[in-house]
Amino acid sequence: MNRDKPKYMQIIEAAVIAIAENGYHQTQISKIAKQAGVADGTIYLYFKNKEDILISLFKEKMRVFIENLEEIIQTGANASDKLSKMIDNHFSVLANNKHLATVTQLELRQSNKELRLKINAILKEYLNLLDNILVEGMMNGEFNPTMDVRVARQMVFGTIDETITSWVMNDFRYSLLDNAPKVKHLLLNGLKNN
Amino acid sequence: MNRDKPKYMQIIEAAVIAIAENGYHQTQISKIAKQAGVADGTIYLYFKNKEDILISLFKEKMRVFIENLEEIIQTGANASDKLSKMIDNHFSVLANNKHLATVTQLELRQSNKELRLKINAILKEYLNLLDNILVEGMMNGEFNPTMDVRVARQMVFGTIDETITSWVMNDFRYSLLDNAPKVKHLLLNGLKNN
Amino acid sequence: MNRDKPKYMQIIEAAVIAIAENGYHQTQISKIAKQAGVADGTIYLYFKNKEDILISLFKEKMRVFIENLEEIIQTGANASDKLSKMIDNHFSVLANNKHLATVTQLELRQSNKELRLKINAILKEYLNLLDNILVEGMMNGEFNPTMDVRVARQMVFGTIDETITSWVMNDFRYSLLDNAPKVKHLLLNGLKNN
Amino acid sequence: MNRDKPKYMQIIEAAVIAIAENGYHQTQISKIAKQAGVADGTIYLYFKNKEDILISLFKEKMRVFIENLEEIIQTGANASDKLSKMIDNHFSVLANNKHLATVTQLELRQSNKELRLKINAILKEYLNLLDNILVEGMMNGEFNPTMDVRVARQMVFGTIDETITSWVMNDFRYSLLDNAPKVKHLLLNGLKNN
DNA sequence: TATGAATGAGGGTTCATTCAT
DNA sequence: GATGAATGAACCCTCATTCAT
Repeated sequence: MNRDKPKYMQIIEAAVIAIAENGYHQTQISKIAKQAGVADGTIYLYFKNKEDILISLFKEKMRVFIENLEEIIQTGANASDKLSKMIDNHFSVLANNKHLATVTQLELRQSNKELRLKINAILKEYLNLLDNILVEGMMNGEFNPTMDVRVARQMVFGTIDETITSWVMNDFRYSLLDNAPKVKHLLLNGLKNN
Repeated sequence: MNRDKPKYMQIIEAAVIAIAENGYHQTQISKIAKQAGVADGTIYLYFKNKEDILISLFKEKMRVFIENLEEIIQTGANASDKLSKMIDNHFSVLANNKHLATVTQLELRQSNKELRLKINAILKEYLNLLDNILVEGMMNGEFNPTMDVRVARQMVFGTIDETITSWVMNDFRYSLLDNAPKVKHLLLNGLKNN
Repeated sequence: MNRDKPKYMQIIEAAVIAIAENGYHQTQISKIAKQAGVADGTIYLYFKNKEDILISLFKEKMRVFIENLEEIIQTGANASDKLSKMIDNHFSVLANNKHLATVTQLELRQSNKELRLKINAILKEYLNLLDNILVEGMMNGEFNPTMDVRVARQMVFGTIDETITSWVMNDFRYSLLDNAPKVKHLLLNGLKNN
Repeated sequence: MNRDKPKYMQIIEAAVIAIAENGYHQTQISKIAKQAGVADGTIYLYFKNKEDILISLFKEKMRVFIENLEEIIQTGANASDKLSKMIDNHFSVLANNKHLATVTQLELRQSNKELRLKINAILKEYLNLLDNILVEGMMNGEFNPTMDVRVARQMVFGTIDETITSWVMNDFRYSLLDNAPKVKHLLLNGLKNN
């Protein structure tokens, strides 16, 4: 399998850097190849085409988010705690990798609808875990049991996403992590069972 | 002034349709011209370049959102009522113009950071009005007076945005307006002063 | 006749200035029109097309050279004197109109062969007068009676042309007129009957 | 280095032919590519842009003139002999390559001032060698020791240039080489020390 | 596997010219 | 005659992808 070979991740890491620094459309295959220290043609031994690099990159990075979230779900005390830890994790992974933040929040979206659908499919697994947390909270009385799970998920994810995108658009000028408690407080307030 | 001439809006409407149907990067100037019923060169009598069409389009459309919101602010009973009506308006304008929804939620984002900044600058006026509503609610006891306005704004706008984008990505398969009450309920719950 | 109407010369003078300042290919019809204070379309009431402006411009300006030279031929003492006065005239007209010098020496040549042929046809009349001077000198013993008139004419005109072009290319940094005596001395020495 | 690769000269030779046959502005990159038997994009592996082809072409071709002239300077008997051989060489190289003559005398001049300056810079080396010959002749008594070298050079080069341009404009209808003795005779007569 | 020279399709933009007023 | 808004043909260059080595 390609992803077990060293050059696969080498190219993906190069793509994250190159795309974050130059923007998706300004990042030619030759730039990624140069950054990765391989020839242009070598890229095509590991990826079908340029779009495939983006998809694979997102898949690999989402894997971290998902693995972390799975562990959070196993160790969290309750739904509120799990949601809180999920937000902490989401923020801290990106706060620690600004290149990746730039790519996921800005560059990845510069793609046509077809590519967006593929990205959404990958995101699905992550959002399903979020749904599980929400349902758990609805069933055990932490969250409003009558709320629409899809809308609740969209609020949670939309808020996280907008918060991070603003931080990226503002050139990381303030601490993302400082916003985590405020975000959690507002969201949990919105979800809670009155 | 350009925007008073009939062809200015004619080209913008054509651009909305062409971009919604083909995607921004797949929409050649010639496609917009054809859709507008003018020659390619005519586009350049009204717009500096392709990017300027996108910017102008967004500016003209945001004008509607802003004007509506200004009226809502003048006529709303209180902050909660104003926020509720703002969401209704935002949803209904886009529910009634799916082409525009596609452009604002998907195609407009397929632009480099520089263009995104210009778009954000235009959006600013709308978000400032939202901030005014939030502050009003914080001062009169409707909303949590200790919350961070920026984060609250990001929750409100992020939720609205994510909700609409999902609807577009799902090919308008369900009613966007049916989600409005759920969205409002969750958001107002999150903001309210306990 | 067009050339008797005031706007005809007005456009030609505007063209000389605009072309000298911007270069032939950078001089759009609209620039000439603006410089002339007329509408773009008005240009086409007086000239067939852009090329025709260039041709007409050259024709009108050559008329001055030719009229002056005709008078010189009538008043000059002998062939050497006439040649000397021709050079003086040629240099002084352009020394007094640097815009025109730029146009004739640089911009006018940025044209295809077809246009060059038309320009040459206009130049012909001037060169014929030069030939007359040369022949007169050959017949009365001033100039080498065995020389080839065409080659002699090419030496005289080529030297004048190269001298002026160098002056233009050097941004008029030195006095063109100071070179006239040197040019005359060398040329007359070359032509003279030993 | 680019110029050591076979395709570099292959493209230059193709450019000479294509430009001579169609004119500079009528010669699209695709025409040169076709003539050279390469793809359009390949041109850009060897040349920065269209203008760079013209510059490089002139540089490569001037190299021949300069190398020949350097040998002439080393082997010529005296200044008059060297000048005579220089003219022979200049005429014969172009007489044997009419495409090149068309390009240097007509097409190369269809360029803006900036390009002309670059061309002049390349020509400089050749004209410097000419200056050396003239100075040698002035110092050893062959040429008028009081003449202005710049003006003398302009006479020599201007005469050569005009002679060849006329030959090209007349569609090579007569023998260029037949004119060489006449040109030499006139020029040497003009330069000589009386 | 790895290379990198070669390919060639594709499009935003300019501007000379026209023509309805 | 005069206008200037509208036209639409034309082209340089980029860059994702291929393939012979």
